[in-house]
Amino acid sequence: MTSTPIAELWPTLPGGADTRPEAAYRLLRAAVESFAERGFHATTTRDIATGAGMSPAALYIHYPSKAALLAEISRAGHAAALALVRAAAAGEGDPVARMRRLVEDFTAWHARARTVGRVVNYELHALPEDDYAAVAALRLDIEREVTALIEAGRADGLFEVAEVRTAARAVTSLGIDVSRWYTDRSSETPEELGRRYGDLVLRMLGAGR
Amino acid sequence: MTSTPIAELWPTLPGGADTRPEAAYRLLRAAVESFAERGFHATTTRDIATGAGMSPAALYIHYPSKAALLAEISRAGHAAALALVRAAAAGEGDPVARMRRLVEDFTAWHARARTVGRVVNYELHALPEDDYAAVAALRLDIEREVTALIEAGRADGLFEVAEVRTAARAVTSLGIDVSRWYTDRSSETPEELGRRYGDLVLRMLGAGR
DNA sequence: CTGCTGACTAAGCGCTTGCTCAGCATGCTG
DNA sequence: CAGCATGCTGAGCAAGCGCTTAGTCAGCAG
Repeated sequence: MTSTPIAELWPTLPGGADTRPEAAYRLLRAAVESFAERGFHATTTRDIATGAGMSPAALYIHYPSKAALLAEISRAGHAAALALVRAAAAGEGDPVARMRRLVEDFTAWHARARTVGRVVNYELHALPEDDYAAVAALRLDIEREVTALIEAGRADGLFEVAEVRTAARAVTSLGIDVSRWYTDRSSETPEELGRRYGDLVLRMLGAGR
Repeated sequence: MTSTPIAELWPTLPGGADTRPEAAYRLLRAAVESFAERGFHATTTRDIATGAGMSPAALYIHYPSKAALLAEISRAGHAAALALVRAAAAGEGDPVARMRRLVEDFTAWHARARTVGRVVNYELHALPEDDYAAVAALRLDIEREVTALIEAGRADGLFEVAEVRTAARAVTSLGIDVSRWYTDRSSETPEELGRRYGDLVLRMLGAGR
């Protein structure tokens, strides 16, 4: 079993415009595994190429640089996380139900896609400036979604929080850190962990009972 | 103002046995800053030596390798964190009061010593095997202290938690992740953040009211 | 003065790195 | 069939890496 459902991150485009050769996906997959395990700088282009079953030179047919691979992984990973947060925040039910789903999905994603999650959250500093800016914007959007949902819940008298920004930080922080410590040997499935974290967060936000 | 109270981590030994020359401390300080900012592998021995105001060769008079510097930083950092957790867990008051202090101190430390915290928490994979084992033992001890304190609170009917291990993970996780996102520009002081996180965690653990 | 030590530097060695380039097989198109 | 694009390889380059070496120099004991 692959530890990362990486295929989810690069779906074939509906318009059929996704003509990228399969070899490019193999490179992405190999890069994610290497970056997650050893970090960007400790990973060599030879590692990635070998992992994708080709010679080092072939990498440069599909990507202009090692950093471009990191940038694509980082963009796609952040986009996926933001999409999932948006779907939960704009979903059905009151803010309590939506927050529960947000934490469940965000946490489970960081457990399931932990290799991608590690690259996305801990290799940011290696991104070229432009790519970093794009990714920072996505990160800000995620934080804003969470903040807005907490505020909505507070307005409805469902949450009781002293500092919304601090609470939002804590919520995203818990999810992100999952990608650091979660392993194959963890006793909880990503979904179980999501449910438990959902309970903990709702209590943290003072969602009564 | 230095962002890291690094001096706290390498106190002069009471027996006066600490005869290590001042240059060694300059190297440690420069290494912490570089490792925290760029990561272990992206940091060169020239970076560290220059930061300490000497030539690359001088580094090897005080440390046998670049990795030895990382190992010393990691050991000292983990020892400091464990000491702080132990002091809180064995302190005065009921489990609620002790947990509050634990979270306050653990969180504030990760904000104040965020550069050391980054090295300690995110550069583990670069440690030589032996050093990694030593540090992993310290990390386990920290987790055990937190778990034991939650269990004590539950036995006294003060906490209400479904899964102690998951709750303990969440508590340490929140603190650790602070070193990732906290910056000089953060609006909260480390102590304020500690107090707020203390409130959030106690609610998360169901410490009623 | 001599002889020695500890802290340091200039220079550079051997190796690995990210990346390039000439060339080759394959398959599509006219 | 030729002509050409695509996807790839083997060989290798320039730069930069961790670390070593040979040697300098201040300080101090005798």
